[in-house]
Amino acid sequence: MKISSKVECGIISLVDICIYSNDSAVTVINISARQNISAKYLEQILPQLRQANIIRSVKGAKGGYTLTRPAEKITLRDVINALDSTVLSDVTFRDREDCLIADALSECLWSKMTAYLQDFTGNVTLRDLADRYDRLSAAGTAEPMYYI
Amino acid sequence: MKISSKVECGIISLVDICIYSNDSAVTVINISARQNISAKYLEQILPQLRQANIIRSVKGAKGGYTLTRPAEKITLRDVINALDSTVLSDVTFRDREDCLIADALSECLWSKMTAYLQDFTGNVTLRDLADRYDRLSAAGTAEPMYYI
DNA sequence: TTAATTCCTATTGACTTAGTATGAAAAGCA
DNA sequence: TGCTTTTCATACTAAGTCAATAGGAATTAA
Repeated sequence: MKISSKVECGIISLVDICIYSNDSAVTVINISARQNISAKYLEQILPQLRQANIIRSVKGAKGGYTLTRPAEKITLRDVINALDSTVLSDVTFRDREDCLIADALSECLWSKMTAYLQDFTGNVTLRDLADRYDRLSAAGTAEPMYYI
Repeated sequence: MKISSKVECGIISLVDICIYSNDSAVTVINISARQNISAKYLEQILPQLRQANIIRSVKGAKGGYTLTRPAEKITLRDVINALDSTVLSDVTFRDREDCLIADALSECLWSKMTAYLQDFTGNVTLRDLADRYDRLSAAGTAEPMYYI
């Protein structure tokens, strides 16, 4: 699938915030340094997530971002829709007015695909990602690495 | 979802061939006229479907295209992969080498999504589309239309 | 030989996207 | 107050992608 860099960086930022916010807000600069994403690029993405009520921002010194609700209440569907509304929405290309084949295609395929994607992404939360990250992280440090 | 015009036009062409080939091959010009798609554009799409062994071409006068096998044996997965290999394949953006969050994202989301899409599209055939088209077509002519 | 057709490849123009740049506004702190 | 840290808003650019067009070569039936 083609997913924009914006969506991927947005999700990564949210997981970062989820992991690294201990009472205090997480700043763009910190996310940028940890995740190796341009700060200026993040400054474009995070406000969109704020508008979607996924994160809350505090301006000024000691400012930054925090999640508006527990990570298990933030679904990737929320996030993806906030950053790129086309990903989970229906395919629209041909003018459906006078193309019955396009209608059939939409009914048999596109609408079912997007319905599934909405459903599936609606059941994966930031918490799931953070947990998986934790496990990957633990595995990386605990187990010996075998080099070829 | 974002699906390229090429994929949509390709599928429409195949359904058209499926519907309109009675022993004889279907020409680009006829598809173009019926489906209102530029012939030159189709000339770019159909050879790709031939290379994927979905259609067979006959050159020269009285030439054209026919399906290589029964419509119920041609899945939309075949077609989509032939025309745009990115649609049903994994999201790859960040360098996964040193981003565990991207790894987590891939495992929890992208790879499952694409696996499902491969599976789903592998179970919808051209025959399904043609049948649906027939039903839509019959409904359009049989039932009275209500104009506002 | 002619007409009909697929095939090949280049090109164009429009649009999208990733990422940068500049600076304003807000807020903590001394 | 003034300095620093931060988010916010908006404009811009360079690269890439995509849809569609164009021109002509190759093939075949009649």
